[in-house]
Amino acid sequence: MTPLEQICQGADTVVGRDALAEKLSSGRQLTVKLGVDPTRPDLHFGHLVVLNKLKQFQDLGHKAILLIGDYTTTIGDPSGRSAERPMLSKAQIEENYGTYVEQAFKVLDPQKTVVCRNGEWFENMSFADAILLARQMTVAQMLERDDFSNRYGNNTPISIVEFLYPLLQGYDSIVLNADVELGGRDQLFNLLVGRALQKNAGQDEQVVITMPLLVGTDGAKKMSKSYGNYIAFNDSAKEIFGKVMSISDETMVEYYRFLLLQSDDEIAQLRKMHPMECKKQLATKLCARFHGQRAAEHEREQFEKVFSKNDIPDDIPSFSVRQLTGSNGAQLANVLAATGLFQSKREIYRLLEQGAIKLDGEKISDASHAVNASTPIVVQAGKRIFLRLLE
RNA sequence: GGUGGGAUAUCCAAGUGGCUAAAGGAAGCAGACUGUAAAUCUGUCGGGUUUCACCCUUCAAGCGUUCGAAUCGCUUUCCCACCA
Repeated sequence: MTPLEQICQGADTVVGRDALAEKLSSGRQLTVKLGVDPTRPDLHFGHLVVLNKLKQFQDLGHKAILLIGDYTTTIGDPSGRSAERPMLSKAQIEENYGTYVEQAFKVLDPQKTVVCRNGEWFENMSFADAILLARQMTVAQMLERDDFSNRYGNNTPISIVEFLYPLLQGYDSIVLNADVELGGRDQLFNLLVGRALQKNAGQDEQVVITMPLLVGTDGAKKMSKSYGNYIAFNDSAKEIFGKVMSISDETMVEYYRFLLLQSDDEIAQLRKMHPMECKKQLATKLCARFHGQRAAEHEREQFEKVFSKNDIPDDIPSFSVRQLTGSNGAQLANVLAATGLFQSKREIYRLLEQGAIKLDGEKISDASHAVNASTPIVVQAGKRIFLRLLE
């Protein structure tokens, strides 16, 4: 595969493909920019898609710039939004900044990555300069953008500041003199603004590469923290494995394609396997990427033990009945409530009613069932909650 | 500045004096079926207790009218549109 093919693989859109071909074959080290806003403390697999792409450039010897939008975050990117983003405090942003970089380095090579933040230049920008920047775009151009025009049409507010966001992002490209900028599909507009601004500034227009948005674990919406359908870099091995196993078969194919960068041929091969096995392999590989091969295999074993053989996992929390309730014989509902593993006591009653609670494999629906854990009892509540009761 | 509209539980959204812890979706959770997939069906879905019952808190906030308020009145806060 040529570098060009490699770079374009999996991409959603490439604007300036010819220029890209030229740049790649020039032998020059290209400046490749990826901007992330530290809005949340965690990176998730959605970010992985685009980080993978940046890594490819890095592996080809180009200069990867991870631009942290600490300044732009105070505005809030309107992309793909149906409402304005809430403002983040400076301290919050600062905190997220640190964890972002640390997590991004789970994918990128820290030695070869340039990290910078756009506060470096925006904090000292004068208002006059800002006005000059704002002059370069018209309201009509801004409204071309889908999310803006939808919001405008639906009477949802659009703040003037939100119009500024793409301009700032574009300005970043001028400062960095970016050859290429990467982003998710929803970033297309912002990235194109960068091209326009660079052109006005007499620079070469950056090549814009957008990556598809990864669908979340629900298989419906894009992966996003706010939808709660994400898998985070910082999730435990168990969480990563479990979450991957719960995705749908179609979603699994996407994950193979965008997270493990499998080609269509490779995916066709994978499809011959039983989807269950195929998914276990996916989960193991993704798990290994963040927690190492050993942990990943351990999770696979645990998974098979619990869900295929209906066994109980090795590592489950233990509670002493005596410590929980002050006596060594107590009513089941009270004991469970005292573990703190359940939302409320009502919740426990509901689970009992619905036959979701098993003691040593035996279904119990009586809330006042006397628990006397003279020998340890294993409690299972629903599919996922396990605990052991001791005297 | 003027006029009109709005704020309901995780989200969307009904509800204009008692039968409302609040219709209907969606998400979630549980059960059946399975491959912890999808689809489907069923149940559940504010909290507490001595749980087939009782009690407490909730419909932006505060005050008021009333035997009784998410529903009526006043004040406040926030939001939106239209006209300037």
